Amino acid sequence: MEQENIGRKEREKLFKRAEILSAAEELFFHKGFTATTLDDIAVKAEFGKGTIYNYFANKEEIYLSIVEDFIHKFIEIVNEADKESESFKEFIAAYISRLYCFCHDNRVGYTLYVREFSDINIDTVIHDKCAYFDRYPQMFQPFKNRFDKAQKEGIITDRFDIESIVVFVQHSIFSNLYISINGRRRGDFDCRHEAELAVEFILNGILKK
Amino acid sequence: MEQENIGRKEREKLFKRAEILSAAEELFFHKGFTATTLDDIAVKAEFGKGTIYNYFANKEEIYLSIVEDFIHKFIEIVNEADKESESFKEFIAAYISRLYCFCHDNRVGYTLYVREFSDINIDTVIHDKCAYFDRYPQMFQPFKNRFDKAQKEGIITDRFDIESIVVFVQHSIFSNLYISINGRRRGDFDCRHEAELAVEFILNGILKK
Amino acid sequence: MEQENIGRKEREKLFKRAEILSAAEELFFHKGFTATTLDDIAVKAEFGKGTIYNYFANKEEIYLSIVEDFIHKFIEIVNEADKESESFKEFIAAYISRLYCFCHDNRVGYTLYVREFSDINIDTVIHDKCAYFDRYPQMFQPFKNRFDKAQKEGIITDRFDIESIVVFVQHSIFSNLYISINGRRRGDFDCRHEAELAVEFILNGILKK
Amino acid sequence: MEQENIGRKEREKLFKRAEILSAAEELFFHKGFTATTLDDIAVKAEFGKGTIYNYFANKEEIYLSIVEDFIHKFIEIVNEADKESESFKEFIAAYISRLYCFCHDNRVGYTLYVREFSDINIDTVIHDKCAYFDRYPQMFQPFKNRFDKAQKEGIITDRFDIESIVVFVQHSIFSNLYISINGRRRGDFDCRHEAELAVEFILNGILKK
DNA sequence: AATGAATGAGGTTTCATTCAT
DNA sequence: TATGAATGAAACCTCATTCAT
Repeated sequence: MEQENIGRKEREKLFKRAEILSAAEELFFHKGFTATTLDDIAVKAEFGKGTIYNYFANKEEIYLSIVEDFIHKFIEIVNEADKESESFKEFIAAYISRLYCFCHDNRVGYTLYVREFSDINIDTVIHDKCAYFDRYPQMFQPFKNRFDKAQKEGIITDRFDIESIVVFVQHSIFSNLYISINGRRRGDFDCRHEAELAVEFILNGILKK
Repeated sequence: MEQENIGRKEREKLFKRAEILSAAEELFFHKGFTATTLDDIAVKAEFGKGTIYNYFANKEEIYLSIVEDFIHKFIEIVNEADKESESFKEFIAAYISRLYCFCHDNRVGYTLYVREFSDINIDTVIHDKCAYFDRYPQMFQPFKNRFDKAQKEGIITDRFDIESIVVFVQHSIFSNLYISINGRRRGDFDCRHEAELAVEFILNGILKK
Repeated sequence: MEQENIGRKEREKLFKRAEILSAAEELFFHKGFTATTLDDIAVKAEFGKGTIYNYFANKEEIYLSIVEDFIHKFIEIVNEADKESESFKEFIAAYISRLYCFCHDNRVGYTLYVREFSDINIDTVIHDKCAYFDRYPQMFQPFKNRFDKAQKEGIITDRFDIESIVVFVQHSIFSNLYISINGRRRGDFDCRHEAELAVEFILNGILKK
Repeated sequence: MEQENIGRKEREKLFKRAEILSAAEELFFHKGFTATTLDDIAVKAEFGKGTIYNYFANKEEIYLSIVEDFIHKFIEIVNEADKESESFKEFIAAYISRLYCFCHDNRVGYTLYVREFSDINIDTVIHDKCAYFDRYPQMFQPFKNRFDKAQKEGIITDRFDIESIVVFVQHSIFSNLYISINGRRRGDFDCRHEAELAVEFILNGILKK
C-alpha cells in the first residue's frame, strides 16, 4: 500500500518533468536557446516559473536533458544496427535507415542534439564542458569497428585512414539528414527515399561505375 | 576639388567600416553572436560605441555584412571553377580544391557564414528574413547546371533527382570542410589532402570498385 | 488519562520546537538571518519545510525565539549576581565573571542576541518592533540600582549621571565580551582571565593609581 | 583648452559618483544592505538603474566605497591626534574628542563602517574578504605605539598585555560612540560631554581614587 | 500533524540603442 | 563625425509562504 503510494508520486514527478521537457523542447527548437526564456517555458508547460526550478537546476540543464535523451536513443540505434546486420553493406543500410526513420519521428530532439553537437552553434554553453566528448566512444565505437574491419577486408578504400573516413561519412549523413528534416523541402521528406539516397551515396559515390 | 575630397572621405569611410567588420568578425567567431556585445566590438575596433552606429544600423547588420562578404567571394570561386574546367570531374576537383584552400585562409568568414547559413545556429535572427535565400540561385546555379549536364550525359547516377543530389553533395562538402577547419583535429589540417579525400569521396564513394 | 495524553503530546511538541530552534540557531549564527533559508532550517532540523510553520508563524519568529531565550537566561544571571554579592565591587566581579562564563558556553545564543540588540545589525527586522525595548528595565534595573546606590555612597564618580555611566559600562562589557568570544583571537579565550581584565578595567581604569 | 574640457568631465563624473554614494549611504543606513535595492538607490539618486552600473560594478562595491571613505578619514584623525599631542593622556583626550566630533558630523558613514567592521553584522559580504584586515595596521599602529610606550613608562597597567588593552579600549570607545550616536538618547548627544566621559572612563575607571 | 510541490513577487545585473555634446 | 553616459526592458534565479494531500 505504502509502496503503491510512493510509486504514484514518483510517477507523477516523472510525468511533470516530461511535461516541462516537452514544452521546452518545442520552444528551444523554434527560438533557440538564448531566445527562449524561462517565462516562455513556464507558460507553455503551464507551471509557475519557480516550479521549473524544482525539476531542473537552471535553463541549461533543461537543454542538456533533452540532448541527453537523444544520445541514449542514438546509442540504442547504433547497437541495434550492429547486432542485426552481417555484412558491412548491411550495417550501413541498417544504420542509415533506422537513423533516418527515428529522426524523422523525433525531429525536435534530433535537431537540438545536432545544434549542440555540431560545433556550429555557439549559443549554448555545453561546448566548454568536455563532459560531452566522453560519450563519443560509446556513440561511435561500433561504427568505427565496422569500418576498421571493412578496410582490413579490402571492402573500402585504404587511401585514407579510418578516422578521416568515419568522420567524413558520419558528418555527411548527419548534415544531410539535418537538412532533409529541417530544410525548406522538408514537406516532401520521405524516410525511405532519403535513406536510400544516402546509402547509395555512401556506398557507391555519385559516379556511375 | 570637392570631388577629390569626397573621394578621400569615401575611402576613409570604407576603411573604417572594414576596421569595424574585422574586429566584429573575430569576436563573433570566438564568442558567438549573442555573447558578443557592442562594447566588445567598439573596444576592439578602437571606436566609440556610438560611432559604430554611424556605419551599421544595428548589431545584426554587422553580422550580415560579414556573411555577405563571404558570399561574394564564394560566388567568385564557383564561377572561376566553372570557367576553368572542362569535364564534370575537373569541375568537382577544381571547385573543391579552390573552396578548401580559400576557406582555410578565411576560416573566420567561412565559419560565420556556415553558422548562419546552416540553419543549425538559431542564435542570430536572420533566419526569419528570407533575404538570404535570394542568393541561393546565384550561388548554386553553376553547380546545378554542371550536375544537370552530367546526369544527362550519363556520368552520374540517375536514380535520384538533381536537386537531391546537389543538396547532398553540397552539404557533405560544407559540413566536412567545417569540421576539418574547426574540429578538434584542425591542427593537422592539410588543404590538399583534405580536398583530395573529399573529391574522391564525392566522385567514387567509399567502396572499392 | 486524557490529561496524561495531552501531557505527552505537549512535551513532544516542546521537544520538537527545541529541535527546530537548535538547528536554526546554528545556521543563523554562521550565515546570518537573511542568508539562512527555511530550507536550510528544515533540512538541518530534519523536518518538512511545512512543518516548521506549525511551530512558528514565520522565519522572523524563529529568530526572535532564540533571542528571547537568551534574555531569560541573562535576567537570571543578573539576579543571581545581585543576590549573592554584598558590596558594589563584589557585584561587578560576580556579574562579569558569571556573564563571561555563561556566554562562553552559550556563544551562539549570545552572539545572536547581540546582533539583534546592538542596533548594529539591520539584517533582521525586529528593529522596527519596539517589543524589545520593553525588556530593558527587567534586564538592567538591578544593575542600575547598584550603580545608583554606589554613586550615592560616593564609591563611584559623580561627574556623570547614572544613565550615562551604566550605558557606558554595559556596552564596554558587552562589546568586549563579543569580541573576545567571536574575534580573531578567540582560540585563546580564557574566561577567567578575560573577566579579570574587564573587572579591573571597569573598576580602576587603565591608569595606575 | 582641451585640458580644461577634460577637467570638467572628470569633475562631473566625480560629482555624479558622489551623488550616488550619498543616496546609497542614506538608504543603507536606514534599511541595511540587503533590504536596500538598486531600484531604491537609482530612484533616490535620480538616475536610471543602469546608470548606477556605469559607476560601480555592483551593489557591494557601493557599500565598500562608503566604508572605504570613512577609513581614510579615520586614519587622518588618528595621525593628527598623534602629531598634535605630547603625553599619553593628551593623546587619548585628543583622539577621543576628535573622533567623537567627527563621527557626530558623519553619523551615517561611521555607522556603516561599524556595521561592517564590527564582526556583528553578517548582512554584507566583505567579511569574507580579508582585504579589510590589511588596513588594521595603518589604522591602529599609532595607537598601539602610544600604549606600548605608556606601558614601558609605567603610566598604564602592566597586568595585561598591550594587545588586550588596546582591543578593550578601542572597542569600549567604538561601541559607546556608536550607542551615543545611534542610541535612543541620541537627541541629547553632546560631543564634548560624551567625549569627556569616555576620556575619564578610559583613563581613570569609574571608581573614585 | 507532517509534508513538500507550487507559486510569483522581487532582486540583481546586462546590454542594445539613443542622444546631447 | 565621434563620443560614451544614460537608459530601462528584460533575463535569470531565489525563497518565504501556502495548501492539498
